[in-house]
Amino acid sequence: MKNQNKIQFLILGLLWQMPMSGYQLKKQMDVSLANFISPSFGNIYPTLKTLETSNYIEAEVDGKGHKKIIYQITPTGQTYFLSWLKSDPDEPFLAREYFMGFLTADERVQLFQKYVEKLKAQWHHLKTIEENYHDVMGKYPLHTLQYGLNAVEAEITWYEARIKGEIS
Amino acid sequence: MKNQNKIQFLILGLLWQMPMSGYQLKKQMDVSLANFISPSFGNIYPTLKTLETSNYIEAEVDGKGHKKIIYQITPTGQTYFLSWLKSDPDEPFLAREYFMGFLTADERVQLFQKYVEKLKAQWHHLKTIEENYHDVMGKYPLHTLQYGLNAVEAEITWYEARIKGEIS
DNA sequence: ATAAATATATATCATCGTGATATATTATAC
DNA sequence: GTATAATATATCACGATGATATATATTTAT
Repeated sequence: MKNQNKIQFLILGLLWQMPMSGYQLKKQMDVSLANFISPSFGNIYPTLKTLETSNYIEAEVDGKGHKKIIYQITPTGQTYFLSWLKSDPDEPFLAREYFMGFLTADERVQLFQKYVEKLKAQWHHLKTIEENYHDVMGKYPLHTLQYGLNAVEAEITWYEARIKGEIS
Repeated sequence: MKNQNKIQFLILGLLWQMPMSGYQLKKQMDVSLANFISPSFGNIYPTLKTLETSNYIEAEVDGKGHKKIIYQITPTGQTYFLSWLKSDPDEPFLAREYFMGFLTADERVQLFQKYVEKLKAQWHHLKTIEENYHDVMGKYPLHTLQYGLNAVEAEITWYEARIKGEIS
């Protein structure tokens, strides 16, 4: 799984909730994933075509009003989407987060835990670099690293709270 | 200033500190900007060529050992780099952070303040979305937004502490 | 009422960034 | 002394971004 095309799963999940056009998809993403993932039309429209050829979605042209292509997810698309959602978390979790409602509490906790493990590994990686290079690095390069450590720590705290929230 | 090619400034700054090859540049970036910006050779080598044609850097082939092209920054390149470093912060600040030592304390404080302003604007943007859509959004889409708010808050706290650190 | 402005909608482009792969040389480890 | 790892450059396909073009529909202002 090299080039995964992240946006395709976002599209599939949103279409599962409600059939809509490419334009509506972008609006939805702008609201919910504002400033984190901001896919452009140059990303959305080609992906819609690819998903259609793969039979993960179906097009339906809306007659009334101006030309408007409403897409809806197929059962094959749903299977494909769920397999991604449950797969090992790697990239930023934000895109999956949005669709956690598709899973059971158990599946959510499992995913969160796996993700926290990844974050902790990343933290240790950065910490090791900091320890090894601390004395030879300048002040500001060091700040860069420490900023990174701080960000990862904040994310770990966040997801550990989420796990507790799911259990209690 | 549309497509700015972020990596070019990273390269210029690192070459200012010490002349080196494309391979060494990547190693430096992997250590200092680990997991945040991870430029590939497919990004570095073409950029080196572009920078050379623009006379921002100069190549010098190292005779001994296997073929190795050592690049060094030119005075024109230094001017270009500094103008970027002092310009209005927009994209993730991390790349600039690394080179803050090139500026005076005053210039740093000014940049940090401008960046905090940007972050606060972003925070308000997200907060407005949260308030407007709170009731119609599902639990997990809402979490996605709140995660974003949390991340921005953490960044604001970080840079406000940095401003205090520079003043005191 | 109608003209202007804004929102909806699709499409395409250049450019940048990423990850993978190919290829070759040099240093080191056993 | 050969196998392995590190150094070094180069190129590719693909994905993602931001800009721009084009057209229709709806809303707002005068």
